[in-house]
Amino acid sequence: MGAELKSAKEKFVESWGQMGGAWGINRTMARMHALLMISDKPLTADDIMAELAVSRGNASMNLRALVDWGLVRRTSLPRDRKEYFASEKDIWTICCRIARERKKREIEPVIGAIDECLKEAGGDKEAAAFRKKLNELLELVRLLDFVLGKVGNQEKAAVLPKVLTLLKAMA
Amino acid sequence: MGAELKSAKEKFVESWGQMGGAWGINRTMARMHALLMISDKPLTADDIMAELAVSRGNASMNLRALVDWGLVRRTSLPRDRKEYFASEKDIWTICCRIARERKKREIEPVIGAIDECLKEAGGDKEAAAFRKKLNELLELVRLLDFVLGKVGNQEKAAVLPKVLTLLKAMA
DNA sequence: TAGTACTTTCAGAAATAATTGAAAATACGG
DNA sequence: CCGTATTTTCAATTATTTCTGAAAGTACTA
Repeated sequence: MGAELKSAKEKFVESWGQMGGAWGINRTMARMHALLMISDKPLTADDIMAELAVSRGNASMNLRALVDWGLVRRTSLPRDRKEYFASEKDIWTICCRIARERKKREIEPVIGAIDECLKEAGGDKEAAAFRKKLNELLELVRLLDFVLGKVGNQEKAAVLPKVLTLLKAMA
Repeated sequence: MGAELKSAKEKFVESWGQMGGAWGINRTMARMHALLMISDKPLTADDIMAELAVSRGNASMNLRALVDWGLVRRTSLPRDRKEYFASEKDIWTICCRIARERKKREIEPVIGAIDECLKEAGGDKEAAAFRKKLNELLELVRLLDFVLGKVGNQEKAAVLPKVLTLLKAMA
């Protein structure tokens, strides 16, 4: 591979890791995802360890997390005992998976927590302002939940331009 | 304040902090934001230090960050030398500010980084697949940028139901 | 089913992020 | 301006997260 291309790929992997960090995702996990996304063939744990300079344990755990998120698949080659890992290739599908997981892991628990707070706050007049604020927040969080639910259930790449059109109409 | 209400408020503050953490935001900053959101009057740094059990330095730095994000305003009372802090109260405005800042801080840099990678990758046939993938990602990140831009520029609470309607139409 | 190639696990180590607290800076009222 | 109340800064500390590496676990194959 040309030196320029190699360097560009490395830069991309690092940037993707950086971004992951800003959104609360393990930086190494994001780098692994980036590496697999731009790889034209499945990689083994050893390939990834070499490329990103991480330990076997780290590679194993983060690859498992990527599989749990539905972003990476395990595959195997005939006459080869090793496991290979391949990223989901379709960008829109990646987007759906991330939406689905974040909804489940981070939005739904918040809805539950606000509900509990509402219950605990009771019906006193004293709590009225607090209840009002919680209900407003709940409305917003439910909107986000709804949006992520929509996105997460789509499977076809064709939906992307549709969303774009709708949003443009939003003015 | 009733013990139940107090406990409900504390629970809410902790939950909001938890959620912040999951999205890459300092937990204490998120807790301060929650506390100010549900407070019916502005609070001083001392109030916040007492309520959340944090040091003066920590309070000062995180309050400044909240002001930078446009989520909290400094105010002052006549015949009182102390500074008071008040959260923006309108939920939709809060949402806009967050969208605007995250776009600026986290989406725009990624667009820049991908552009740079594209430039560095060069036009070789060898780099074709990589360029294709980067362009797909760029398209997606730009969509997100566009959405956050739209949301971030709205100022009226009336927009919320409008978005909801559009999204419901999305099927 | 024994040997080997590979993977997972997890306690401890290392790296990173958050927090403290006290000194320095600031700004207010007299 | 002076003295003081208040806020900010930042080096040092503490807490948290991430990572390592070797032992334990799995599963292929001969």
